[in-house]
Amino acid sequence: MARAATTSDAFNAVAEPRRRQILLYLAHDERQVGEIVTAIGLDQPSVSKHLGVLRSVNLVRVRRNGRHRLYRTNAAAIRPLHEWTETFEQYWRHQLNRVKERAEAQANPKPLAK
Amino acid sequence: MARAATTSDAFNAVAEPRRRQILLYLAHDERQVGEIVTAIGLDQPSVSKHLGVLRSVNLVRVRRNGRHRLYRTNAAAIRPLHEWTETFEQYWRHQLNRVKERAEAQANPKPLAK
DNA sequence: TTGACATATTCCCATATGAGAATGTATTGT
DNA sequence: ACAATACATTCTCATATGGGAATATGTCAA
Repeated sequence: MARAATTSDAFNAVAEPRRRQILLYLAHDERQVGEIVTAIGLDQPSVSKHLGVLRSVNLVRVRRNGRHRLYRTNAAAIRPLHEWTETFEQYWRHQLNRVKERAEAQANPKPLAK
Repeated sequence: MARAATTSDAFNAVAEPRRRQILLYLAHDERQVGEIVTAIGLDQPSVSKHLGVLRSVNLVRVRRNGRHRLYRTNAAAIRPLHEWTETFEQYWRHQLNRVKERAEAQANPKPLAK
């Protein structure tokens, strides 16, 4: 089997840096494709293709307005990623505590028991 | 340009479901490769290759013990992903509030001003 | 030393990628 | 109807993928 399609889920879609950039750009309010093109600095077909990927996993919503298409990030679709990473939070906290404790022990050594 | 390498950053490494599975499995404590193989249900070379990818982006740490290698998730490396997703939290909250408000308005309509 | 065991690496292959270039498709104004 | 505008789609290509199979590397035990 080859690598999973970028369109297979949000994890794969978001692996591409330009798509993350686009999602940030479209998070606050909707923009038409031309605006994205100038903001991101890619050519129009590339942007359209990235938008296609994002659409296919519901990371963006589109609305037509005359000859424009207004895109906007669908933040809810990012939630599963947030939740997955969150399951590791307790572990990195743990790691940080251990580092901190070692630093404190170094600075202020506990006397050995007699 | 082709798709970015899976080894290029945590986002790409984590796009693969089996690697996410491995990271969860190794989050709590260290395990040798053989254990991962039986736990995940992939053959050994595949697991080793996934571990290689995870190693290359520092998502796991290895320790040698005799002829075993003990792997463990390096949770700190997941933090950037968590933080990226977190920037969208305010937006999905917003969306959810709007949905809730509409539902309440529907159930309990506000009387029109006279 | 010789196996046996644990893991890593290499080779093969079907498949998907992202960018660029070119072209297709709606929609609007005149 | 026509040209212009705004996007989307198609094509080509170099490149990387993940799994399977086979093989290499390293470490221990006898």
